[in-house]
Amino acid sequence: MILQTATALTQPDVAADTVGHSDFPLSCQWFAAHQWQPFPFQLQVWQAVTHGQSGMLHATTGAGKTYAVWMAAIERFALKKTGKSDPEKAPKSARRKAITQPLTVLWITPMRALAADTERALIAPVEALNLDWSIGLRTGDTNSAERSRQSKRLPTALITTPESLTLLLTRQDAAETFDSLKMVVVDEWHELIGNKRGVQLQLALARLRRWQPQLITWGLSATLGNLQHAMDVLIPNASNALLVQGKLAKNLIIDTLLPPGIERFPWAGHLGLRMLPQVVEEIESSPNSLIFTNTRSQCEIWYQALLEARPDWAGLIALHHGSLDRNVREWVENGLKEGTLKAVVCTSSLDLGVDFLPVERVLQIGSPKGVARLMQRAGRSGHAPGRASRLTVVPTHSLELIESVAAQDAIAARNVEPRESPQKPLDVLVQHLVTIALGGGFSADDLLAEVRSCYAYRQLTDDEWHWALAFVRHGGESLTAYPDYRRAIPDEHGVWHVPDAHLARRHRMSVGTIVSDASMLVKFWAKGASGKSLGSVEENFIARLKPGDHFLFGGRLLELVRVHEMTAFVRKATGKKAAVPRWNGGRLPLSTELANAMVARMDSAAHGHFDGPEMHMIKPLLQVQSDWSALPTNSNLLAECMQSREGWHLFLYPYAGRSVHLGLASLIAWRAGKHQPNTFSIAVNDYGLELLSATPVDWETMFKQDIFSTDHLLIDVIGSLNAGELAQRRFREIARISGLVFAGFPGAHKSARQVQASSSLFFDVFRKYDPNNLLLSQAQQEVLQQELEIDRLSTTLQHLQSKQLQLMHIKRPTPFAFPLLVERFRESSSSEKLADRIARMVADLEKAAGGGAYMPQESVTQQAKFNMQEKVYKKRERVRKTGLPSGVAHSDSSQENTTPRRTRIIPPKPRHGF
DNA sequence: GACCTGCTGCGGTGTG
Repeated sequence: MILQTATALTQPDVAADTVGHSDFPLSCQWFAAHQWQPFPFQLQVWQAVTHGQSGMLHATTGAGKTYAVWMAAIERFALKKTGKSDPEKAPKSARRKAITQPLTVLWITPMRALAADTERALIAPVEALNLDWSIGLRTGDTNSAERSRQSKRLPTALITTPESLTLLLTRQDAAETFDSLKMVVVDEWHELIGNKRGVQLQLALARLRRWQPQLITWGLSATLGNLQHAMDVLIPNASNALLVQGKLAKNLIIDTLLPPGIERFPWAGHLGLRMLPQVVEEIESSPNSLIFTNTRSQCEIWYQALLEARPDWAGLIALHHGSLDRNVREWVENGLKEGTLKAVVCTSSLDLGVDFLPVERVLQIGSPKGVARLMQRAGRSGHAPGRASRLTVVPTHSLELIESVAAQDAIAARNVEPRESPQKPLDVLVQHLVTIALGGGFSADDLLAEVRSCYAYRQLTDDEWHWALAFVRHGGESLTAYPDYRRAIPDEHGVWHVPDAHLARRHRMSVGTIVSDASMLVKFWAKGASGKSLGSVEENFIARLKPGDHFLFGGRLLELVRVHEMTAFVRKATGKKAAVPRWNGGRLPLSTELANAMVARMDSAAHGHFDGPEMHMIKPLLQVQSDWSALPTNSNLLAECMQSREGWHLFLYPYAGRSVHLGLASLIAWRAGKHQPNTFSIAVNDYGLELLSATPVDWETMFKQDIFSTDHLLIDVIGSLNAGELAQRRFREIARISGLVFAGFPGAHKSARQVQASSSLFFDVFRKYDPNNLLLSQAQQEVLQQELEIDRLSTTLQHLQSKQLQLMHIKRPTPFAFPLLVERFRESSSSEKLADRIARMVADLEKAAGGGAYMPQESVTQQAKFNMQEKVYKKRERVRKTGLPSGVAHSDSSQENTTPRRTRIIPPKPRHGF
């Protein structure tokens, strides 16, 4: 059932009109007096909860979701059960109150900071109504005094994280602990549903429901495309559940910061420093701003650039990203909360968890990559009911003008990305088995039914289940000799337990599904001793520096003093020039929703429609594209062929995001190579792909054949890409989650490289001696699903088949082709050659465009030089590492979790019969 | 002196 509610009510009389003032429950009256008039959707939630119904509440950030559910919980469980509040007594802090009411409500948030904020929010009404409820917080930050208090008895409402909940399930007395639980609330469910953390939570909730079949479950979500699925995953038998959409008349304004002129605006590039003066102006004109960047190094660079432009802002602006030390980050968050900071440059680290912050202005530097992300970030401003949220996109190259306007279209049409639950990840299941074996033990049949009640495991086969049991019993076929892998064993009654206290401890220390990268701590070195911690950087970045070298980190210029035990000690440095660390993060491909909106804009441009200032501005560039070649449309697939000194180029623009393009390019190269032996170089970006061959290819004929066929897709993709190597990288995470590899005691600083080495060892051993190990196939599945987006590739292929091919022979690279050329050059083998090449290309382009009209890329040459250096470094590293004992396959940690930017493919020689 | 792609999130032990 879907209920759609009307516009927000800000006038008290309207609210009273709608919900009936006299029917106000006590808790609602409290809200009426202290907070605001309830929105209709809040009352819907209230009605459902007081009738014992589960459901999901979807509304924009800042709409009051937390209070909607909380006041309902109070009404149902505090006021009805324990009688009226007692206004005579002096209120006592609910945080320290003696526990008279047992654990009733469990509140789960994906972040510690959010948990702390939530605690503050929940306490207020409990104290004001003077309920005999106690509120408590349980995360990794909870101190030992509070922990021991909680180990005796949990508070009435416990706020926690998925990981901490799982840890509670490892308690021997878990069943009694949750005996009195009545309701679970999962906050920011959209953040969890699509990943393994969400699966871990699904398993934990199934456990709680076994003990409490009547458990009321509520999910809170924002910015999600597939609400029904999200509810189905959270609540089994969701047909009885209620989906409430709080439709607020929230104004979401997305606009674009236009460059002064399109003529000198780059065709490629990602930093966007060209826009610095305009951005400074925007920051100036507003009391406080958040400036989102897409990567951590970009964040550092922009912070520095802003300071250089406005030295008087020192102390007024700050930066925030995931590699900075927690203290630094908390300082920044507090500065935002208190309004003492004028601007913060950040990454997604501030997407969530900064509720109740007074931010006026949000800027997004570079591509937003997805609709949901942009909405989420826009929601950081005007974070209160009735106030407009505004976000301004700052393009870093010309085509991002279209991306920005496309994002506005997608938001207007509410085309938000869906998120799907992963399908039966066995590493998470294996971890869960040990968790439950610890938490009182299990009998196999009962637990199987419970596990299958989770959406992610609803199709778990008997074979898979027995494999998982065998795996926790003796580590599968190849590890039976090792006692460390006998983690759970059935007793004579068939109840599985963990046989060994040592293994139990190790398991508790490995709970969770987040696997971190290899990194090194950065600390100050003062007077011969270790000082304040600043954060962490990639091992391999530090390895490239020698003592005395300067680098930029956390907004400071630092000098490397020494490296000792996985810590880089630094001191403050002076000067101007420094290296900026590059972290290896995940890659965010352009989402389907945003890409489709872009193609739609391109299509209308091809038909002569240029609506809005962005399209108007980019018109001359699209004119060049269409003069030299053509524009892609909804019905046409644009392909461009070009001959250069390098060979024969094919450019194709499917607009399907970089990971699909990588798979697609490899596939085309592979299939083309079957018809005609050839060697291809590949380059991809979010908009298209390039195939470069040494000999000409008759693409026209080739496209008429089965090159876009979805037949044998899996086989061809696995064959064309080195899927085995990709799977090995994936396996590191699986090995950690499934408990094969122990990351060591906290603070022991076992190198993540060691973890990598041992997981590679397991990978090889399994492949040799236990090829049916299901964790191997899981690794391959994950590569196909997540890194290559095989489903999206398949739909892209179908889509391409239905399109009319428009093959253009071009004389020079078009505005669309140019960024792809640059992408490939970035790893060119000779920087001198590259410098010449770029210069020549720019000159050619300018000539072609009628004199000095286009400047495609800023500082490509220096960039190439740096890459060159890195390449030499990596090569040296590889040589150094060949000293490893044979049999221990090694994979460079800098390469983890990344798909190759460029692959050279040499397809197989045609076999007989072809 | 170089110089610039790739995000985020959690958790845990030891014992006189």
